[in-house]
Amino acid sequence: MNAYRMAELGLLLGEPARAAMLSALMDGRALSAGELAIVAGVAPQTASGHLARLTEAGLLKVERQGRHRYHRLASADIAQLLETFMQVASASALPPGRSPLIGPRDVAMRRARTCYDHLAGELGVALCDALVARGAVEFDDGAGIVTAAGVDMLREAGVSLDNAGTRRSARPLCRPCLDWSERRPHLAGKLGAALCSHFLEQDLLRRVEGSRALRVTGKGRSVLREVWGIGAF
Amino acid sequence: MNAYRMAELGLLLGEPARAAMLSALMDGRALSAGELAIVAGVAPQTASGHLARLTEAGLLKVERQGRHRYHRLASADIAQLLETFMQVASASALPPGRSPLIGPRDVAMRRARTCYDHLAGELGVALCDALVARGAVEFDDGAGIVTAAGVDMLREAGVSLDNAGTRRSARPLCRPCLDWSERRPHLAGKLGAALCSHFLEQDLLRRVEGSRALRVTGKGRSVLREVWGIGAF
DNA sequence: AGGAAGTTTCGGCGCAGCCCGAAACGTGCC
DNA sequence: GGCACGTTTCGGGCTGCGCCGAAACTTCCT
Repeated sequence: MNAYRMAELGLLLGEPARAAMLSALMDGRALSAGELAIVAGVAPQTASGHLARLTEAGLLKVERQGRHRYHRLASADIAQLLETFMQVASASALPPGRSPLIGPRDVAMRRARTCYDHLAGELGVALCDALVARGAVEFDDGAGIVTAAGVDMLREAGVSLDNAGTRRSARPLCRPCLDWSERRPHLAGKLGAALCSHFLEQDLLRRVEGSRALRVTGKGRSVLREVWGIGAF
Repeated sequence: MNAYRMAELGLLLGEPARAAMLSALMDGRALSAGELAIVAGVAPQTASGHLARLTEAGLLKVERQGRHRYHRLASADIAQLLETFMQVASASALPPGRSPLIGPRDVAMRRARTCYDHLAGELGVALCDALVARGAVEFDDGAGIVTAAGVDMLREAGVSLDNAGTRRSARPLCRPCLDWSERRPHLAGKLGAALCSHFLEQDLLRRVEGSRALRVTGKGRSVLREVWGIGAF
């Protein structure tokens, strides 16, 4: 019976300190053990033990760089598991009342953030809605497709989707990701990743130091309004 | 910070007894508290406590029927979380060596089983491969699409996909689900559910009592070969 | 009503796991 | 080399949680 394997994984995620570290790593970047200790609110020794366990289980991988050891999520699969996890966790029973702990950082996170390799939060959902409204993307049944019109629109906006080498399908597909703060789908998959890197490269969005949150630049604000038809940012 | 919520959910799944119960409920049917106690290998009182916690957290819902209380997964979302969970759990670190515990029941499970509302195991993967090989379905980037030829083929085989009322897209989409035993995708989503119920209704497959495993009937064996081009069952 | 079966509540036992202080190890800087 | 910093290992204290025995409660059957 593989219930033991499930339970092992559950125990790994079922510790506030470890959950906080994994949550912090969900933007796909690598953090040092010390930084993660601060994030988790525990002493460095404790964090070290947790990180060793997570790494041994294959959830994290480490890169040694001088006297630092940088930890990152082992793969996009892990990030997707965590996404699903957070979605269900935030949807299930609210009563415990941990919610009052919403600080300014959470506000920025809800506004716009990265979700491993794509955009989430109000901005991510708004972008997704805009593309659906313009007929560039269609969603159904936990899957999405980019229409012919959508391909043109994206190319025109400067977003390249040509990773043709790995693609078998004639039509570009994409994956929706249910947003844990908005409880509505946003764009994930290759399209989501392409949009996110495009926005960052063009300096329309900037990462907020030490957080998954994103800040819309002045240039970004006008591009969002004029190119993508999103006015509230 | 919502790491606490994540941790709460993780702890819920991080108990062998609870994991075993949830795993047993993944076929979407309802089981009584006593049955679940046996599955989990604990006393009825212990199971009762676990079930109360799972229900309170919104993972399960109960239906009272006489002196029995039937428990089932609260939603398809929960089933999907568990799928993802099992996939990562079986993919991560093998060393612990729990694997030798593979019994005859596991063999049947690997052969063919339900995955909440669709087919999984060798049969599920073979069916998926067959549809891809015939150009009925295309997969990429964690999403899938049924081609025009596929729609015809399915209609001809007697599988109806017309839940048009809830569908926004012009083309039927479907969702892939990574199989934890085969480590390859199979058909989930509406198409997967439609195929599964079709196979059961036509008596091509039968549920094995008290298990998620499925048995291929004689009729099913020939239909699989002649209609779907799958010979090994 | 009386009995049986299924389920839940209560109480106490025992183990597992988290946490931190202290100290060792490895690495970079002066 | 010597020092400082980041990280890991070891040991002990503490808490929390799962487990089951006993008993109450509900529902069905005769």
